[in-house]
Amino acid sequence: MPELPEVETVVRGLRAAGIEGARIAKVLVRRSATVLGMSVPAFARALRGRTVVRLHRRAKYIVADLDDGGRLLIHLRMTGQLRFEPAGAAPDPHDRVILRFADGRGLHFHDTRAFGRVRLADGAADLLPDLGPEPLDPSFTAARLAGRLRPHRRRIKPLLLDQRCLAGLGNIYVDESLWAARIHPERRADTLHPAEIRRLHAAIRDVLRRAVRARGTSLGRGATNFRGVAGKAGGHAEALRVFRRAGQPCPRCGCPIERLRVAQRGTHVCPRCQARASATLILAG
DNA sequence: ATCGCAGCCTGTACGC
DNA sequence: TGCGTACAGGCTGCGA
Repeated sequence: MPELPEVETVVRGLRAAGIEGARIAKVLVRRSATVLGMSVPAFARALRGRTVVRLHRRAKYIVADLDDGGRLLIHLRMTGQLRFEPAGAAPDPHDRVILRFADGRGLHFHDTRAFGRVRLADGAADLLPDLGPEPLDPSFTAARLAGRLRPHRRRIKPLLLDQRCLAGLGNIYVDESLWAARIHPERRADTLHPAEIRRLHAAIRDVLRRAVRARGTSLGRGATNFRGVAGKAGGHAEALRVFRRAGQPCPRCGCPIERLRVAQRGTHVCPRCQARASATLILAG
């Protein structure tokens, strides 16, 4: 499941493949529901002839700035993959949208579960204004995280998954970050102490940076698994401490990892390192 | 404000 | 081996 590190890996792969400066010659939409916000003909018409000026990432969105000031947004959701195929390559049944470039190559948006979406945005408008801060941005400090968490009485895990609070985290990296910070996923956000928030802030950034360096996390071997632009799997699965490791020993204390359900999401914790109540509450009780 | 749930999808993992 | 079923999860929208 592409989260921030996987999307960042795809963006870097697309840049390395020379997407910046490439002109879109033809647009093929093979599944109309994948296109949001306008009709398929309008989408194809608006993109044809455009040149990708710059490619970047915001949260889990891939953003292509176009030479007419517009922006193409791509969200991979669960199983989306972007692959360059040579001229004349036959489309796969799961290719939802294909952008053919002037040099003949096709950028294939492959998405088995078809949750992924593309849409055109007005370049003048604020880009995705409802999203929270980028956790790897230098301006994202522990104090900023504290300010985002403090107003909420929600449990910390669903809050961290909420892209309006903080952008880019998904199920894998939330579980990994909470384990690293020794915080239980069901702790109420407004009960976290300053020291816990500092640990969480450091953990989120450390986990994400390591995952980006490893080119993302690929779990399993199926067609739904994450792949980069060149078809390569990410190397971060081996570095996971708790995610999908139920029953295996916690790398910190040896206690078996447990799997629970928090806000309808599979959730992995060390029951010893991640106490439900904070240490001071235990002492106070 | 926050929660749980349904829905969108289909490959994969599991039980029998 | 093969069948059926549950599950996985990012995100949205709904009602409680």
